[in-house]
Amino acid sequence: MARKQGSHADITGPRVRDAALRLFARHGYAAVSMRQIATEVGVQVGAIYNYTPDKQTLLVNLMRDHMTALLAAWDSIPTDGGATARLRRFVHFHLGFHLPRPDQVFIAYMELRHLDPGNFAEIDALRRRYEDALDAILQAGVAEGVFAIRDSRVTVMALIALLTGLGNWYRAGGRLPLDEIEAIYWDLVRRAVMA
Amino acid sequence: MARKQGSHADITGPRVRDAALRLFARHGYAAVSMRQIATEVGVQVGAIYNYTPDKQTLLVNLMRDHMTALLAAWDSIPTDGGATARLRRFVHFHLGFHLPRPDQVFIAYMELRHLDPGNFAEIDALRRRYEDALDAILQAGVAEGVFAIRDSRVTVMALIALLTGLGNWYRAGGRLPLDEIEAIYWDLVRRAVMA
DNA sequence: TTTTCAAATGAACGTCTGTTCAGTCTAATG
DNA sequence: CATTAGACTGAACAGACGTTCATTTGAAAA
Repeated sequence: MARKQGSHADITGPRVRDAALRLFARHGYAAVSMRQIATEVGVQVGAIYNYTPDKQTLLVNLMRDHMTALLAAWDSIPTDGGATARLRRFVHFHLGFHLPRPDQVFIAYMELRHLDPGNFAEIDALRRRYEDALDAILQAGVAEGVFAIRDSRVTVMALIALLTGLGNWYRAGGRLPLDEIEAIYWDLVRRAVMA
Repeated sequence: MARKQGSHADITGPRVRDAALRLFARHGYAAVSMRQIATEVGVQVGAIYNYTPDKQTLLVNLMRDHMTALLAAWDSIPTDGGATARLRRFVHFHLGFHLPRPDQVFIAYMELRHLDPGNFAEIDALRRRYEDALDAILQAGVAEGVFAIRDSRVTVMALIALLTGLGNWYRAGGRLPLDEIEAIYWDLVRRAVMA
């Protein structure tokens, strides 16, 4: 009796999210109108509201999905081996996950101020879990005696800023291949923390 | 015959700029209206246009002033001594200049996408000049044999991201005093580049 | 073929946007 | 005191904003 669930919804829904992601990243949440998103999808603005209750929810869902995917991907990375190997793995994972997703990274880090307090707390807690993953590696390295670190929390923030900053200037096909850039970044991180 | 130039203009003008700076940093350029700025200053919206031809110019002037002040302040820093001492001075200068100006830093780095092409090229050139200052120090250190660096340009971007990232989480009165945090950051930078 | 309903339209709502400008105020100038 | 002009007001402009909803569409289900 009922129509097969979402005959177009499973096409238009993702397209709304994709358009919002790209437009928010390019122009900023506040600068993008629901009509722009609708035009990008090829639909009238009213149809957008079949897929999100409002604009704010569209934003917070993009952020939550990104952070959740990041944590899930990290959870599938092995935790065995010494702290140096684990740190090496973290650097490789971090760059490998973030570089192909510049739009998500930009939104997740720059549009936090447009979240209302409840949504902000939720996203911030997810980010903190990711920071904790690196913190655990650094503390393990200190316990093993292979890392010399004055304060693991400060070092976590510094290293994540260093790694994430790559996305602000790296463009595929630039002067150096990605392998080489990753090797340079790993070299910087390793020497910064090694005992 | 003419009235003394700017009897109120020299009060209201800076207040417009200050209000725009704080509001742009807090809510983002696109999310702030000229009426919000006017209300903050305590004036009607039309009066704003005695001090800027339009909203875009207000933004680009804030950015230009910040970058110009940064470069001017750096030019007054001594350039004598070895590369290690100069790098130490750069780290101290960078943190000392940026930390008290979180609003300017946020705008200068995050609202670039709201500049039209000509304005973007101008601000981007100023930023490049600052990167070149650090690049020169790194190359001097390599020439002296005190730094071991695989690629100075990549290292410049990584170190600036590391240092600037401090402003994203540092709050006065936190767990650690600023002196201690600066020492940790210097330690990370030094070890990352030392031969 | 007829029925059914998810999906999309198109118009409307009240409000806000950046910007302009004729007119008013006020304090220093002559 | 009269004049002058800079600083500001208050209203208006045309258009864009997020969101709502009665109505239409079209393809799968009966």
